[in-house]
Amino acid sequence: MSLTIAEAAQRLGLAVDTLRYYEKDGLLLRAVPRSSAGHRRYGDEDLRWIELITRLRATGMPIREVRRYADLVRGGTGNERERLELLHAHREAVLAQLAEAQTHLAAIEYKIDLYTERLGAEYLSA
Amino acid sequence: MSLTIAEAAQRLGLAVDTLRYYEKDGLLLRAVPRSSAGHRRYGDEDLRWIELITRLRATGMPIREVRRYADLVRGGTGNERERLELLHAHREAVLAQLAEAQTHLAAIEYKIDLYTERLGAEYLSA
DNA sequence: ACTTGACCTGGAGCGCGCTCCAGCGGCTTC
DNA sequence: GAAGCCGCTGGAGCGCGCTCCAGGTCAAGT
Repeated sequence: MSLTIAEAAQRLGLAVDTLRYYEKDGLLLRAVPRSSAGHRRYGDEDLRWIELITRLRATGMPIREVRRYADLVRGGTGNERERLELLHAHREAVLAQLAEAQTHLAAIEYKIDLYTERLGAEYLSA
Repeated sequence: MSLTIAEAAQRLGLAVDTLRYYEKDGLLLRAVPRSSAGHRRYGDEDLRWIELITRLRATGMPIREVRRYADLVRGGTGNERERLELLHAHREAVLAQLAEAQTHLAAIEYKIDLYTERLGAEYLSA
C-alpha cells in the first residue's frame, strides 16, 4: 500500500536521490509521509503524481515549470484554467518539437541512404 | 561565397561562440579558413557540414558522438560502414525517443481533456 | 593619427538536472 | 551489543553545452 524510497525509485525508474531532490525542490504535491523511523513512505497518489511529472520532464518540460504546475495544483480548486493553459502550452511545444525532430530525421535518413547506396555499389564491385 | 563568423552564425541560427566552440572541440571537418587578418571565413562546405551536425545535435546526439562522426569523416575513405552504423544507431535512438514522447504526450493530452471537461461543466453551470 | 568595430584567444563561469558524499540514526540479526 | 543495512540531511560536486569576459589585433572610416 505504501513503498519505501528504494521501491518507489525502482517502480518509477528514477534514482532515490532524484526522488528526494524533486521533493526538496517543490515538485511534489506534499511532503511524502514518513514512517516512525522518519523514512519516506510513498502512497499511490504520490506515485501517480510523480509518474505524471516524469512524463512532463521526459517531454522536455523544465523543472521550474513542473514546479509552477505543482504550485497550481497544490493551490487547490480555482486555478484550473491556469493549469490547463500550462499543459496546453506544453502540448504545443512538444508537437512543435516532434515536427522539428522529424524534419531533421528525414535529412539524416537521406544521408544514411547515400552511404547505404555507396556501400552497396562497393559491395557489387568487390 | 564565404561568410564571416557573424554571418554564418546568423544563417545557421547559432551563436558565434558556439561556432568557435564547435571548431575548438573538433566537431568540424577542418579548421575554418582565415582571412589575412586571421578572421574565419566560412565556405559552403563548412556551412553544409555545420547544418548537418546541427540536425544531429537537435535530435539529441551528444557532442562527443558528433565528434566521433566528424573524426570518421575526416579520416577519409574506408570507414563508410562505421559512419553508416553510427548514423543508423542514431536513427534508431531518435525513433525510439519519438515513440516514447508520443506515449507521454497521449497521457498529457488525457489530462488536458479532463481539465477541459471540468472547465466546460463549470461554464455550463455558471 | 585616432576612433570604431568586428574578430581573435585562452580561460573562467554558468544554468540545468541531477548525483554523490560524510556523518548520523535506527531497526534487525546474530 | 556489535554488525549490517537502509534511510536521513545538508551540502558539495559533476557532466553537458554552451556563454561570457579581458585583453589584444587589425582594417576601415574621418
